[in-house]
Amino acid sequence: MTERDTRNAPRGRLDKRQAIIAAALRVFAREGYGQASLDTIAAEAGVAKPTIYNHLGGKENLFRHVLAEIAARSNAKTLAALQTFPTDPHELRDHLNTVGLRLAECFVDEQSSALRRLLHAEIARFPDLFDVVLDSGPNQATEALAGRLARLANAGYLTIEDPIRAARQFVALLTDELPAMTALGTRPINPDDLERAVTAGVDTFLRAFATPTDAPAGPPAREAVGPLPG
Amino acid sequence: MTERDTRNAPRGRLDKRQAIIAAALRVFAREGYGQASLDTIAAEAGVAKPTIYNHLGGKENLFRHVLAEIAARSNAKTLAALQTFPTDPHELRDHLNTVGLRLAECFVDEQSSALRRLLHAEIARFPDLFDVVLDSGPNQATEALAGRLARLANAGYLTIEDPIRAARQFVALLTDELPAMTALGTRPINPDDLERAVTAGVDTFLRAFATPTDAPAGPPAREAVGPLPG
DNA sequence: GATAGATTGAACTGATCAGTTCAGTTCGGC
DNA sequence: GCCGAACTGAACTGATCAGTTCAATCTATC
Repeated sequence: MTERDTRNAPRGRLDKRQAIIAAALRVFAREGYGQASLDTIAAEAGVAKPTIYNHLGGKENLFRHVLAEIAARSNAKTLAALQTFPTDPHELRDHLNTVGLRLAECFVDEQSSALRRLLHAEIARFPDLFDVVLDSGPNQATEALAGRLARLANAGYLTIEDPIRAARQFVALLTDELPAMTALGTRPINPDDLERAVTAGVDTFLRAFATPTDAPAGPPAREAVGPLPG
Repeated sequence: MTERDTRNAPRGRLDKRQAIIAAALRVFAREGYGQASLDTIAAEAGVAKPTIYNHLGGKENLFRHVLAEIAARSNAKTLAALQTFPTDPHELRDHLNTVGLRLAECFVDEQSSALRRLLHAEIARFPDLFDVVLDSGPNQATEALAGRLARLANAGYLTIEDPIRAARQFVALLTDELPAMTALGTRPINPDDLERAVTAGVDTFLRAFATPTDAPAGPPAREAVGPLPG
C-alpha cells in the first residue's frame, strides 16, 4: 500500500495481495470455485503459490475475500448510478430512462454477473455468503432507490404505497430481460437492446406508478399516501 | 434405500437408467457439477459405476441428460399451472392471484431452483445448455402466458400492446422477491410470504395493464365490452 | 553494503476422482 | 434349464490439486 511503482521488477513486493485478489476474481469467475486451481491463480497473479497462503489463508478464505470485494465494488457502482436519480420531476420519463439505463449497465456489468453466477454456484457450499452479499449490495441499493421514489411520490408525481416494494419492482422490470439476453452475463449485450429493455421497463413502471395527471404537479387522484391531505 | 431387496429385485435391468438420472439429479443439485463424484452418484442410485458408463457416456453426458430432464419436468409443471389461467375475466384479480401463485410455486420448486443454480454455475463450461433450457422452459411458458394475456386484452379487460413483453413482466413482478426470500432456492418459503409476494406482483401488474373502467368497484359489464379490440 | 523480511521456485504429500478393466453373478427369454 | 446380455464389485491408472516445506533470492531501509 505504501510501496511505490515497480514496473520493471516483476517480483516487486508491492500490492501482491491486490494482484492475487484480482487474478482470483478472474479465475473464479471463469472456472467456478471447484475447478479453479490455486496454481492457475498464482500464475495469473504473477505470484508464487506460497504467497497466496501468506496473504490469504487458503482457497476458501481467498474465495470469501474475492466475493466480498466484488460485492463492495458492484454496490459502489450501483449507488453511484443512483446519484443521478431525478429529484426534479421535470421530464420524469426521460430521467427514469437515464437512471434506469445506468442501473441496467451495473446489472450487466461483467463483475456483477460473475458475482451472481458464483453466488448461485456456491451457495450450497457457502450458505452464509448469500446474506453477506445481499446486505452489502441489493438491499442497500433498494433502500436508496426507495428513498428517491418516495420523494417523487411525496411531491405527487408518483403514486406509491410501499416505496421498498416499488423500488424492487422497478429493478425487476428494468432487468427481467437481461439474463436471457446476455446468457447469464457471459455474452455482451448490444447497447440498443439494453436501452430498449430499459425503456420497456420504465414504461410499465410509469403505467403502474405514475400519478395520472393532465395538469402538471396535480395531486394524486387515487389512494396515494402523499403529503397532500385529501 | 432405492432398492427394496438385495437378493430378489435389485438388479432389474430396466429402470437403471431412471435411477441413475434421478440420483445424479440429487447429487448434482446438492454438490454442483465439479464436486459431484460418480462414485457417490452410483452409490445413491444403487448401481455399479460401470453401469453409468454403459447407459450414459460419462460425467458430462450424464449432466446434460440430467439438466434436460429437470428442464422438461419444470416446463411441464409450469405449462400445467397455466392451464388454470382465466379466460373468463370475472373476478380477474382473484384469478390472476391464483394462477400467479401456481406460477410462483413452480418458480420456487426445489428442482426448478436447482436447475437455475446449476445453469448459473456451469454456463461457463456448458454454454450451449443455456439455450437448450431456455427454449424448453421459460420461452414456452412466456409464449403460452402471452397468448392468455392477449385474449384478455382482445376482450378489453387488459390494455396490452406487446403480450410477450407483458408476459415476461408479469412473471418478473411475481418472482422478483423470491430469490432473496428463499436464498436462491435453498431455503423453504412460508406460504403466506409467497402469497404476499404474488399479490404484490399482481397488484402492480394490474395497475399497469388493467383497462381503466368507469365503474370504480366493479368488473366491466358482461356483454357491454365484447371482443372489440381497443 | 549489511540486515531482515518478503518472495520465489520447485519438489513433495496425501487425497480425490474420472474413467477403465475384468472376472464373476444374475436375470429375462427361449 | 440353458444362453447371452446386462450388471456387479473391486481394483487399477493417470491425472489433478490443496496445502506444505525449504533453501535460495530479492528489496527496502538503515
